[in-house]
Amino acid sequence: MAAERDITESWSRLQVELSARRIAEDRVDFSTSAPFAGLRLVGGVDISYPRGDEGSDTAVVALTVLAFPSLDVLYAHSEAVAITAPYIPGFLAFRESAAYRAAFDRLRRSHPELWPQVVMVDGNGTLHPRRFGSACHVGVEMDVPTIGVAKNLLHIKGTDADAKQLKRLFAEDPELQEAPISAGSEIYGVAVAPAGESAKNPIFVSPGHRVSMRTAVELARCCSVHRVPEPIRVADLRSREVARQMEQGLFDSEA
DNA sequence: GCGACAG
DNA sequence: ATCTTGTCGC
Repeated sequence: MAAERDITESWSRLQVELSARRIAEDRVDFSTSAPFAGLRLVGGVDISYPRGDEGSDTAVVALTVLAFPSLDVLYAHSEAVAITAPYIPGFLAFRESAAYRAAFDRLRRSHPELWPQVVMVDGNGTLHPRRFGSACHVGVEMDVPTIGVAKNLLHIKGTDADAKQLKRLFAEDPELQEAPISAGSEIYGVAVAPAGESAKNPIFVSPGHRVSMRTAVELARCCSVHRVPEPIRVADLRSREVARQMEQGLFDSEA
């Protein structure tokens, strides 16, 4: 059975269809200039997978809401979620978006006043083969402004970007702040120099929904104290912590 | 045919 | 994503 090829074709078509609903310009309720006046709440989401059984279909999703510009953590929730779809490069949203929706639903009913004005997603936005990565998918589905932030470069044919070259480029030139990733005149995303002094590898930023490329990059930088922007970094820490507890719990119950 | 590929 | 301790540096 050529199962994966079929599902991939189906998903690919769906991405193209949904991308028609993506808004590439800034359409948010705060200023998209310099200090981002009016921006108070920035969200972040991430998912961690407990180690162990390969067939494990349980993961931990975390959603955070930080105050801007203080970056104080106002909300951080994580919960176990069932993961059914496999991870296939270029189709991450089909594996994780349902979990994100569940997390947002919980926030909406428990702390509606903390609904974020923009959300950073652990993955890519337009830095994707069909310009519709996980951040775009989640943004369009929930009609929430999103920004994609990836720690590694997703290979896109036609693009001249190479992870190793970019890594060297940023390591050798401390002055370098950004490097666009494009194919011809089409810009997919931007490799951004890591915040802080210890990290050298860039992060890859691209707009998801209702945010421009420029705003996506600027906001990612304004929310960073370490390599990974705070909203996502905190979500990563929280989901990871719970994932470990789950491993421990499984171990104890089996003993 | 081999390589490369967010999490 | 995850498997993993120490270690170099501020």
